[in-house]
Order: sequence, then C-alpha cells, then structure tokens
Amino acid sequence: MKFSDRSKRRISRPHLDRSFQTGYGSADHRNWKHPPMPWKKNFDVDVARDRAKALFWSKGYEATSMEDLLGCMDINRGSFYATFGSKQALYLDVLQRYDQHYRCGVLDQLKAEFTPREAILTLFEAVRKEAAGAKGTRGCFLANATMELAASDKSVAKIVGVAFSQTEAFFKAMIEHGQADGTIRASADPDVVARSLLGLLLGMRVLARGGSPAPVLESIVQQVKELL
Amino acid sequence: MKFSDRSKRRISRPHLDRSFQTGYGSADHRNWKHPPMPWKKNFDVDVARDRAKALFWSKGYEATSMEDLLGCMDINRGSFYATFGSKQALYLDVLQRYDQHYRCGVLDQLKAEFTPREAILTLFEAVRKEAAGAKGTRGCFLANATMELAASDKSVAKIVGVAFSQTEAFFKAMIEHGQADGTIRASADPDVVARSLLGLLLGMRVLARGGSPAPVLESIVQQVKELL
DNA sequence: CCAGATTTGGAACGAGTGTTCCAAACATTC
DNA sequence: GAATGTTTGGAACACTCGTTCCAAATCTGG
Repeated sequence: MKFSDRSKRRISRPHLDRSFQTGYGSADHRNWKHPPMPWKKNFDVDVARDRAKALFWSKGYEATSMEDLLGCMDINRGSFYATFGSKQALYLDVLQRYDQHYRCGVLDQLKAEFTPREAILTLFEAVRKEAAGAKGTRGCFLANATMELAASDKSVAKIVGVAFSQTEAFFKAMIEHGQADGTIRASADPDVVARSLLGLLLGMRVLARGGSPAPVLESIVQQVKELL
Repeated sequence: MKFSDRSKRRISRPHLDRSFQTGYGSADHRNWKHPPMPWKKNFDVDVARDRAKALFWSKGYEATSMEDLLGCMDINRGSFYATFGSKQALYLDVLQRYDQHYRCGVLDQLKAEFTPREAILTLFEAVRKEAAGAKGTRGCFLANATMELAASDKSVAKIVGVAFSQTEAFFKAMIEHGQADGTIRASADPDVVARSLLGLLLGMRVLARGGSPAPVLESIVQQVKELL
C-alpha cells in the first residue's frame, strides 16, 4: 500500500527523484534523535529564541546565517519557519523583546530600588562591569542594531528611536527627582545632562565593542558622578 | 582566421559555449563605452575608491555587495580585482585612508588653526552640523566599522583602537594646553574629561545614525562647553 | 611588424543565501 | 478507525555571493 502510494507520488513530483543521488537516502541510516511527536513541539520556543538573541546580539543581522541560527537554536528549518516566520521577523521579534524586557525592565528596576542619583550611577556601573566581562565586546543590542540597520530599516529605526528617547526621559526624571531631594546639583539643566548621559552611555557601548581598555570606561563613570 | 581560432578554442573550453543561451552574446549589440586602452586604465583609481568609501560608509561592509560596488564605482570585475585585490582588501584600504586623511587631517587642522578650547568645540560643532545635514545618518566610518567588525576582525579592531586612543590623546593635549592658558577650567582632570569627550563624540555618532532629533545633539554640544 | 604587457568586459564558478515544499509520523477528533 | 491537524527532517529551489578566468584589444618596446 505505502509503496504504491510512494511510486504514484514520485511520478507527479519529479524533482524528488534526485534524492537517490545523494548516496544516503535510506531512513535506516540517519541519526535518530526523538520520535516525532506531532501534537507537541519538541523544543522550547523561549530557549530557542534566547539562543537566537545571543547570536544576533554578538554577530549582528547580516553576519548571522540561517545555518548559524539553526545550529545554535538546535532546531530544523521546518520548525524554524513554522514558529518564527523568517530570519527578519525573528530578528525584529528578538530586538523588540530585548527592548521591552531588558531595557524597560532594567530602568523600571532602577527607578524602584534606588534613589535617583544611585539609579543613574548603578546603570553606568553595570555597563562598565559588563564591558569588562567575558562577553564585553557584544555591546548593547539596541546600539548594535542602530548602527547596522537603523539607516536602512524603518522598523528598526522606530524601535531604537523610542528606546533612546525613553532612556533620555528616564535620565531627565531621575535628575529632576534628585534635584528635588538635594542629591543632584541644582545647577544641572535636566535636559542637557539627560541627553549627555544618553550620549555617554552609547559612547561607552561603542568603546566596549571596540575593546577599549578598562580605564577609559572607568573615567567616563567617574565623569558621570561629577556631572550630577 | 579569427573564426577558426574561435571554433578551435570553443572545443577546448566547453563551458564557454553557454554564452549563446543568454540571448545577446553578439559583440555587435553591446553598449559601447570606450575603446580599450591597454596601456592606461580608463577610470580614475582615486575617484573609484572614494565612491567605494561612500558606499561602505553608509551601508557597512556586509550589506554592500560586489554588484553595488561595481555599479557605483563604474568599473567592471576585472578592473576591480586587478586594482583593489578583493572586497575585503578595499574595505580595509578605504577605512585606513579615512582614518589617516579624515581623522588625522581634521585633528591636525584643529590643532593648527584654533586655540585648544575652540579646537574641541569646533570638532563637536562640526559633528553636530554633519548629523543635521543630508548625509546625517551615515555617522562616522570608524564608529560604524567598530560596531560591525571590531569584534570579529583583528585588522579593523587595531585600526579603530589606535584611532580612538589618538583622539583621546588629542583631547587630553587640548585640555592641558587650555588649562595652561586659562581657557579651560583648572579643576578638570585631563584624563577623565578627555575620555568623556571621546565617549560623547561616539555617542553623538550613534545618535546621529539612529536619526535622533537635532536638539539632542545640540544639548550634548552645550554640555561639552560646560565641561571645559 | 611582431611579441609582450596590460586593461577590459563579462561568462562562469562553486559555495552559500534565505526560503519553500512535502512525506512521514501519530495524537486527537469526528 | 478514518480523517484531521501539526511537527519534523531535510532535499530542493532560486538566487546571490565574492572570485576566477580568459579572449579581445592594442599600446609599447624590440
């Protein structure tokens, strides 16, 4: 029964006939992984996406190939396209999640757990420390995306534009609150200093990606203290 | 004579026979440009390289294809490889020339023509103006190269590493000279402020590439004045 | 006036790109 | 218990990538 079905189908789909040319078309010899479980994906979507995020983050969009992606996510093409749509869609998805979970999350946490002055300094300290660590040269996903794609892709430009202006707003709010409670110098213009902090933050990210020596970033953190 | 030569050669190089399939293989119908002048290139190497520079600068390395390159340089593959070696070699060449002629040139000019304080402020003003212009989102070639390639390519990392540390040294020297003649505040730590200026400069370049609104960059320039 | 040198145009190459397609598998639903 | 719905693995596809190759052209030096 099955054999006859196959031979009938093969006639109507001639391009499949080439499989015999590959030399190992037999199902008996392929590596066995899991029995197919059609009612349930046999990988964790969130884990796979996080792995893709790590790869896009450190290599960028263009330099990451589908093969890289499938290898590190440990899924196959069919599952990839069924779950994530396309390489581009996954990238935008991952960028947006980074923005929402990482950037927004961090800023909210800083706002909630620290005094205004400490919140700003803690953020800069965290960036300095991250740059000094093992994954130092991957920088900031949003900054990387800006440099690679903002000029040519409107969706990316929109995401990073919003991210930057919200970060600026965070700095401005922290400065105004710090001035109210006397921990930040009253002579600071909240707009000017907030924008400068944004500039310094992004500058640190470029320097980190370029592998600048640690004292450079330390001096910038030092300067931030003096700005407040 | 020629015909017989051709037919003899065609037998020994069967892959060339496909040309007839393209539909317009005849020499009589191709667009005429210049008579071949084997004793002299019929394009200006410097012009072609400058055009390549503009393309790499705005699109980055990976996103620039050979077709893009040949189109904008207005030369063909043979001339390209004979003159520039490869896409990668051309990119490194162009990056190095940008570094030498643009960055070194600008810094030397600023040193020569301005007082220390003015030199720094003029540089930041120039970056702000450039970002506001038509080509604003192309940013800085060195910063772009850093973000795209420094983590994966040692040659690029070396070039940008030197460029950044020399820019830092420029700022430090200007600050020390400015302190000597009283135009820059004596309380500024030359190392700290120089590194912060480098950070702000690169930050401006990221913001520019992300299409940030002009007031953001203006505020940063304002902050630089107050730092000095 | 012929051999050598050198540029040009563009076909071809082989590897690699992102994506599509589909049969096999089998729990669930009708 | 047949039809449905969904996942999986991977061959195949249609390009595009950067690069190589080479004949045609015709200058210069012999």
